[in-house]
Amino acid sequence: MSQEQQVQPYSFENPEFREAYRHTSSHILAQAMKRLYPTVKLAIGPAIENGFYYDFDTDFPITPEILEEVEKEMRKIAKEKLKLERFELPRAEALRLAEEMGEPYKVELIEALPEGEVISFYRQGEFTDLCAGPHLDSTGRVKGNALKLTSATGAYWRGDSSRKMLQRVYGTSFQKKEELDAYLARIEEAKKRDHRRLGRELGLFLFQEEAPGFPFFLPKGMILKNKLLEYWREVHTQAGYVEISTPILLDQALWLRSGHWDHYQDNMYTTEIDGMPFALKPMNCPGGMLVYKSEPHSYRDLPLRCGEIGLVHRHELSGALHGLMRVRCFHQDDAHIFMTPEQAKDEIIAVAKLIDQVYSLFGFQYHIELSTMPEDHIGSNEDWERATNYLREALAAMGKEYIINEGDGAFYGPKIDFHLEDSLGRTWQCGTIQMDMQMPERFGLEYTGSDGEKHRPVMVHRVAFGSIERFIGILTEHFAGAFPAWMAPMQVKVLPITDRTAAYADEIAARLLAKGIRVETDHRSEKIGYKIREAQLQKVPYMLVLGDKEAESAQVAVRTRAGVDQGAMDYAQFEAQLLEEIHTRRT
RNA sequence: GCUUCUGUAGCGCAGUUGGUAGCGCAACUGAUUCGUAAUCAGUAGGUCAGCGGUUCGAGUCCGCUCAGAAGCUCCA
Repeated sequence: MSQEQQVQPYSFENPEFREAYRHTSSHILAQAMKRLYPTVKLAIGPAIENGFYYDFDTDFPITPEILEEVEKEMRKIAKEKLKLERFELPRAEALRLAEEMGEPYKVELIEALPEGEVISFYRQGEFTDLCAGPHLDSTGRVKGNALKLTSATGAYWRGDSSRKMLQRVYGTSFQKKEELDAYLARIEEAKKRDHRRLGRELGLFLFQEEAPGFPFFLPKGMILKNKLLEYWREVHTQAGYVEISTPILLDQALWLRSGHWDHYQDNMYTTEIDGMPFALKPMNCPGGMLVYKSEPHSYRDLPLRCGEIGLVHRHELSGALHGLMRVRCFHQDDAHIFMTPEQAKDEIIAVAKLIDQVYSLFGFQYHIELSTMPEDHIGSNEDWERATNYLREALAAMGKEYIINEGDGAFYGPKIDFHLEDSLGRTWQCGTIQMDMQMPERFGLEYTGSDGEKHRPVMVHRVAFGSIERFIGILTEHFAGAFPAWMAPMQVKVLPITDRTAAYADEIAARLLAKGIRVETDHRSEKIGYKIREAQLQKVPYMLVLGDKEAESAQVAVRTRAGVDQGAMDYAQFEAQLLEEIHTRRT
């Protein structure tokens, strides 16, 4: 971490320069806040993707008006071309300086630094701030008209919800105004792909005030859901899974036994039946346990791959809700795999491959996280160690890259998570493979081994889509609502040009319908351009424009939603092409 | 849940210093039959999220509640 401010060349192409540029922007923000509001306490301000932020402790809310003022002051500081000087201090002196400056958060940050760490400060004019750097050599390098403060929100100090909430100011900063404008335009474009917006525009699903976090699926959304499930059943049947269904409302005693009551109660909806306490299932596993236990098992049955499209309810915090991405009730494409410990590694690999296969169909990029034992957990450290090792070994055997998410496992076991991105680059956990040695223990699961003795199986909980609702949200943003033909709510829109071709249009539509193709005919007395526009906005994959010419020659004029006029072709040819596209699930 | 912001017809928005609501699209009706992203005309549609307060008078000011957005925390 030496003289990074000297990096060449001065271009965003250079990641170090980019990092320094953002750090410096962040510090200019801190300096501007201090100038305008000397009483604010500084916390921390890292560079982040596409920008930076800084946390402040203020005794007033940072409103949009204040944000504007601060932005103006930042431009001023950039113009002043203040030299940034780095200096390092031994711990004791660093602490003294932070205390003198009256910055309690900085004091805490220094105290938290490991022994022997270099403690650096940067001085820019009258302003000094604790920071590891890197920084540019002058505030003048930051282009004032290419920086923008984008939002102000709250953020807990040190990410701890039991501590004080600070005011966080987010900003972004570029070398040229055109780059800033391009970035802001890109964000605007991405917002047009927002699944909440498309869900309304395309009539897929909706939310109502009467049911916060509980989605309503409309006919077109149901087609998406059902097509996904059709596909899911196909690949899972091939992979040797069977399917069950268990109740959503179960006796509290079951939840006590599974550990959910002690470790997941805050997220559970409860009720009473005939005076007895019941709870809506937040997970499918206990029901699956009861099914396994309902009959004796032999080692010959294992691995037993038991799938369930389970409807679960979880009381998520109101502020955490986000369209279909985080809801309070959703369907998991769950499965519980019961097996011998020796089978664990291969099964985990098989599941990871299955998930990869599913994601590849949609062209998704994903990243993997390995989440380890949380503080609040059941089971012994040895069990956790073994379970985590099964997951590690499987990942290693596949040569998969992954990051470790320390302490983020489920209360009953460690997990491998598959994360997908939404249109704004936020990532959402979808697939997960969870190793569980606790439920089999708690429920006393057994199988008879080849030695005639009773043994305890281990088990894996796994989902591929994760939440079907969330997956549909991701899919919607990924395809910007233009779903592949096989899952598109409407596949073909038949557009007669005049009433003269109405009968021919009906005939074509009937033939498509007979082949199981989802088709609609627009008989309104509108101009063809208008009908096309509507079908286009609804992102229907194919439009068949039918005029006198087509009717006479038994042809169809094909237009794709990409705006390509494919011209007239024989109906049979179109039908064959489309069926092929659908059956191969082409994207 | 927390911080900030938002809430006006199905959707997207106007509504100036408080004087009891408008525009575009959609819908409906009529005319139009027009070959690859918007034909014209007319009609209808709103307890201005809800409740309470200030005021002669509130969509506009204040309070509370609900819902939504961004972020934090949490998580599929």
